[in-house]
Amino acid sequence: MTKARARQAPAADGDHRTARASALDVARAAGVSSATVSRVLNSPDRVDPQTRERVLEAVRLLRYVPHGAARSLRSRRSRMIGAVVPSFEYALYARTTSALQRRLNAQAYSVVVAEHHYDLAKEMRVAAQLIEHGVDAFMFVGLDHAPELFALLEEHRRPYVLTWGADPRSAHPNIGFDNAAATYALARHLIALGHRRFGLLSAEPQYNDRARARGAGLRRALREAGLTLDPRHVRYAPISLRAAESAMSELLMLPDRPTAVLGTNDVFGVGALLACRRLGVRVPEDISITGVDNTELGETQQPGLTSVATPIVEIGTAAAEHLIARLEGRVWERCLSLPVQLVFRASTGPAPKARRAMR
Amino acid sequence: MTKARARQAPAADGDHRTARASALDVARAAGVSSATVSRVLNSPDRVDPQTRERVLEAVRLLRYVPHGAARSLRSRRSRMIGAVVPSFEYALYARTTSALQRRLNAQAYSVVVAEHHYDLAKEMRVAAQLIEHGVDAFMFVGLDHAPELFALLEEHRRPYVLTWGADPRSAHPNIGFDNAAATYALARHLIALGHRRFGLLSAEPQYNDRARARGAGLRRALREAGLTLDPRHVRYAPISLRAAESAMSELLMLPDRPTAVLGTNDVFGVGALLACRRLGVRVPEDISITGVDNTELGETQQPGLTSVATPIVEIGTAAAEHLIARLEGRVWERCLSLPVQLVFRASTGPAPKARRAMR
DNA sequence: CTGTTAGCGCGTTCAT
DNA sequence: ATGAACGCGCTAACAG
Repeated sequence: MTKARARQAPAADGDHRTARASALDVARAAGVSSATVSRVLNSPDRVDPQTRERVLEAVRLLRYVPHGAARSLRSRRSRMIGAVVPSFEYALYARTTSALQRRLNAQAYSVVVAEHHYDLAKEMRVAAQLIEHGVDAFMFVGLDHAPELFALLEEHRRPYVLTWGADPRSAHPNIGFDNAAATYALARHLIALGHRRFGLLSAEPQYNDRARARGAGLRRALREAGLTLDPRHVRYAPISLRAAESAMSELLMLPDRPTAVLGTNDVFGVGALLACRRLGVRVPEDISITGVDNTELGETQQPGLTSVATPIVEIGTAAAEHLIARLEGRVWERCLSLPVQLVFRASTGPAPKARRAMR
Repeated sequence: MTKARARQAPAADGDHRTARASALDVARAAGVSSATVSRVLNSPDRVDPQTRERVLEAVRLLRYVPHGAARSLRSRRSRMIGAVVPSFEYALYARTTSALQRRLNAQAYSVVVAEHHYDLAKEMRVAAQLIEHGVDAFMFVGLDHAPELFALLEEHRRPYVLTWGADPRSAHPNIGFDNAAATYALARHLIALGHRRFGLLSAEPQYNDRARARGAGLRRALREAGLTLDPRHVRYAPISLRAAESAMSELLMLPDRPTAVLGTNDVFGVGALLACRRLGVRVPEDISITGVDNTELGETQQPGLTSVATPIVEIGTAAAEHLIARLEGRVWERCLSLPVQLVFRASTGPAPKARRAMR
């Protein structure tokens, strides 16, 4: 670790209080009023082409950059959007945010991000902070949030869209997919393969409605097939490979261990694969394993992880379009449910016919 | 895909121009002037404890949230930091940004993100956009950037720190690690294992100084050992598993293919593993493969990918601390070089003694 | 089509 | 310790 040339900063470095060109400077250079400069930049059609050119020339010359804060203060719009996500680990929400941002950047919006690490109180705090920073609208992940959060958004009249879940009956605009249907379909497939004893590796459901819905999908499929989910076969853990592997190890050590284990996302699925690998349990001969999200992490395992492809990127793009439409006063949809698709790989197979250690 | 209840928005939804409580409202409620409200929030010590309490009570009552734009306009500080990264795919820079954000949030800073997708011209544009949005300071990824970018930052007096590279001789503050040393160490290890014919799978080096430095590290190790890197054994590709796998397939089909292939990051390393898997080439018996960054993607492969652990999170935290120090006028370091660590796994082994298809 | 005027909501003088 | 007054840079409203 090298520390080179320590330097004493004489005064705060960040006060960029220099003679930066203002709209008035541009106006003077172009021989017009500052109002015309503003019009050239914000509604160019309402300005004579000739003067418009003169102004743009002055803008280039002075390398004028409008002062966003002043603009926001006056126009009551910041052109900033808040993206509040649980976490940037495992790239899922980062990729959604990336898509959101790409779409928004094209319209000169910027994206302010905040994580809450699955803490609804923290979510509330960061949302308040973003409101203070002036964001015009929000994207949140998940359908369930603190009532106080919605009150805050209402009070400050901030449009928002919930993502990664779709529910037409929700009181709040949402864009996503049917999380329960995803695991329901997986479970149906496994039941058809002869599996009767299921396990579930899930994120803590309390503050994670995606995990909750995905668990519910499994339970519904089982119920419909006259099966039940033994509580001892359910493990909740933080979203990490280590925790998932450890939880799966516990399941594998049970005398009547499941023959099929669903992870509520690919991290749990891959963690489960790792546990099997370490304990010498064959997949899919001895046990079938699935994930959700169809990430490259699961795809590249041996055996490849059967999963459900979720619309990670599409959610971000659609959320951006939803918010832009609202901010520009165009029509918008209250709910958009995007399709998912099962992706079968070698981590799933027929239930083992008989098991030695069964009892 | 379901579209529920289309709704015609009568007017732009986003104009939050409602009677939001202002400092003046709070002042009236507390029976003081707005100046006192400001003082209570910004320098509480300069206010009588009794009145301070009255004001804070009014703040709570009215759920007053200061107007960030007005504050920025007046104080010339937005408490927003721009994080400009190449991409949020593969979680690397997302995790660095996450660490940056976590550290900054604690001091009431928010993080505005932008991606440039390895396009320096785009980087320039998004930086300008962020300046317009008023960010106080920047984190960038990589040491090499357009001269115009630095000119822009200089002109607008925005502090910045370059990351993911460390160079005490750089003209710009930087925090990272020695990219060349990482691959140099890997190459030395492989040379010691008897490898003489090397391959390189790299990101496009033109706008990616990390890839360039990592390639240079390999070349230096080879040069010192009296070896050379055959240009036909070098493949540049976009950072994606597919592209990496395809590039590796080409290398494998060469009659004098390398016995050791370095990927400039784990995506290339894992892509190479996939190619070997598909073509039936045994790793490490027939060929050794390495990556950089020590991601879970590589760690969970079979065989596990030998890699170099890079300070992904530490870079973000250190960058946050660097920028805070500068913005607050404290001392700061021009360069911080963090340690890396080789992580040996089963994807590397001794060079094969003899090869059938050799010629 | 363009200029004039006013004020967005704060923080910061300078008084008292 | 507190208040009055001003202005940051911009755009909305109105006049011409």
